[in-house]
Amino acid sequence: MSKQAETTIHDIARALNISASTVSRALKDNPLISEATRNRIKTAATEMGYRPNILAASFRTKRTNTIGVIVPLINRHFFSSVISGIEDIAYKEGYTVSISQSNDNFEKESKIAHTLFTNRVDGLIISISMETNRFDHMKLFSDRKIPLVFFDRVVDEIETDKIEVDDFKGAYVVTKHMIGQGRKRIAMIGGPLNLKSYQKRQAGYLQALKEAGLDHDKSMIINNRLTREDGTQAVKTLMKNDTLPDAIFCANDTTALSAIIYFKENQIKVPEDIAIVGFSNEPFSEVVTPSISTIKQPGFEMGQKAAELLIRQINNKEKIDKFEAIKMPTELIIRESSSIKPRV
Amino acid sequence: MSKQAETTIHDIARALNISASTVSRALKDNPLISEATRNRIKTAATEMGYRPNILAASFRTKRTNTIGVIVPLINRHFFSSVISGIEDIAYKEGYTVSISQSNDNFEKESKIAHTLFTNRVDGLIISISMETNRFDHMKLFSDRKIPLVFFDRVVDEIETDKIEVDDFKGAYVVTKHMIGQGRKRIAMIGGPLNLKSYQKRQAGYLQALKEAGLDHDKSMIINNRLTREDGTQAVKTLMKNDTLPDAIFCANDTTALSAIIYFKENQIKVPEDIAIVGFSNEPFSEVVTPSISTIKQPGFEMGQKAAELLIRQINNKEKIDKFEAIKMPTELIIRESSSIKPRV
DNA sequence: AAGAAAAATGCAATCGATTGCATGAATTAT
DNA sequence: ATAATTCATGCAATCGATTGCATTTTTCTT
Repeated sequence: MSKQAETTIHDIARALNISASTVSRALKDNPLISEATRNRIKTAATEMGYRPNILAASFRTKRTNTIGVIVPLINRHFFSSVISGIEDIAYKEGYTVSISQSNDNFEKESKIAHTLFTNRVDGLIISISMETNRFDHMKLFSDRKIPLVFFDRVVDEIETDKIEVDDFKGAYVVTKHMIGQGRKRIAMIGGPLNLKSYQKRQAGYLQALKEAGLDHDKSMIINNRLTREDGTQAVKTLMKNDTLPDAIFCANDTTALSAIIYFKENQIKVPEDIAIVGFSNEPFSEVVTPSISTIKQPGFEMGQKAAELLIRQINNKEKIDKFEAIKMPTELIIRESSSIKPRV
Repeated sequence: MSKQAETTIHDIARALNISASTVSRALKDNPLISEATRNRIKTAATEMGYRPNILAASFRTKRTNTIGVIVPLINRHFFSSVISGIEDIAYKEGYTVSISQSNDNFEKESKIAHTLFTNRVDGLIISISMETNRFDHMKLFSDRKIPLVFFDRVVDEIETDKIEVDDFKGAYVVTKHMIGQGRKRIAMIGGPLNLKSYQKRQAGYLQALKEAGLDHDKSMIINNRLTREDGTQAVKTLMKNDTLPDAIFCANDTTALSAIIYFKENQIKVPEDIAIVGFSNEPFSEVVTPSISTIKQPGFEMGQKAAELLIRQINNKEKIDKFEAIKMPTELIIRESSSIKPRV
């Protein structure tokens, strides 16, 4: 009764008294097959409740039509925007997207990469974890010319398509903005320097200071993993300095939030006493009081671009000699936490 | 040169002058194979850089070792917690997790479900979209006894394992809390009533009102899709009523935020003039001013449980006669937006 | 030591779709 | 009308791992 036997192309072939190859071709709209038989076959297929066995096809063709995506945390607004962008393109092109999160943990990232590799995804889009400074798990892909695209946190050591935000310029603009508001002692809470994007943010900050002729003694820069707790710690440390800062550039919104909350608790006025700017435009940065000035990154567009580049690689296997290195523009969003005359 | 020929079990068999079946069994730690040969085989496999062809295996065994997950938005804290919980268990059990988001859109949800079905995931964990009120795409799974688990937004019409938050009790407790604070005219912003969880929240709210002998004329309840804009609209409408509310129970934190912001802009004091409570404990609810009282849902644990139930179904194919219907406890978190004496 | 039981290995079919090559059918050119 | 093309279809091998059953080898009994 419930034999549940799935219909195969052979069943269709038998029913129509033709060969399985013809059925296969017809279902794939292969022009070799006449329109008449193609229609007969398609009708029969629907009637018989045929569903292609993707596993068999993948096995045979060695393509899975699946794109792997690894991000540090799907929970972050920026990353989930990127994912939406990837999905947008991938779905249109008939790819399935398999998303995983590394939790900014190298071991997990590596394990996921191996799994995706073993599962033979057609390509991988990744923003590496904060801890990652070995790249064997990426070479797994690049060595075998499996399509690979880095975004946001890219890897210099591996040659492939890369999409970054213009971190340098973003940080530079932020710092100039604070300088323009008359701030003289601008501190920074930065991320781990093994990641290029955090290096760049730091460099942009330093460049702006330098151009303005402001000094930046080392005690005004603190690098950590940019969690809420890290942020609070960093602010405390900064406020123990001999020369107190009158502004802080935070390399993400989370630590900017830490600062806001810390100062609120300690009756220090933001932005009057100290200006704060973040990076990434997390949704909360708009709704806290004071709202946080920040840098907006075009996540969705980056995702789209990443998917496009990856699919280009997939379609041109072995024929790509020149990879793209794209820098996406950022946008400074000025909110209450850094404007002398706060806007309501 | 770069023939790139992947080594197969046959290559190993040839090299060791044994049969492919033995190799296959040895690599799977089948006890039929003696330890000696098993070791020989495993060593050879490593030396020859063998990697199993999962596609071939999946094809043969009809199992993909992949779990599909569909959520409305990966971006929401609750859902990403659930996903982390699912991953936690799934990885330990050797499953890959394939995550997709429906964007609360029925068409997309349906399309994703079909894709996962065609890709033959071993099972599906889903929280349905706000728009979903037809379930053909779910019957696709349930009819063929493909393991299926609903969480959070479950479907009554389909018999399978279900994990819910105790929405009724959560809403009941919230409402009692506001009543306890002396509120008399408690309004509600609710979600679409085709979803059971929103029905339950509404019922819990009504029950608490009833027990307290408070009336609730219909104009004090507004149902919508609970976006930021919906929330603002709803608050505006509520404030045009003849009898103004002195408290609002919002069915999610997003609309609670809308209310907070609206009142702030209109110089109405929260909680003094009006109390606000949300639902879900989104991260921002802790950091806005005033911070938002809300209901905390055990997302991670729900995800773990969902994965456990799904894997149980996978392992007991066709032998499950009784499904679980789990209700997870919630916790009321009282913050500034609803406490008469705000705590700092 | 011979037979029985247990352990280890091999044989060969199978999963379902794809595809290069061969063959048959229909159409066109001469 | 016949040969030459073009168009449609079929044959059969193939992808790599798995597994029921058969066979061989080893170990154990008595």
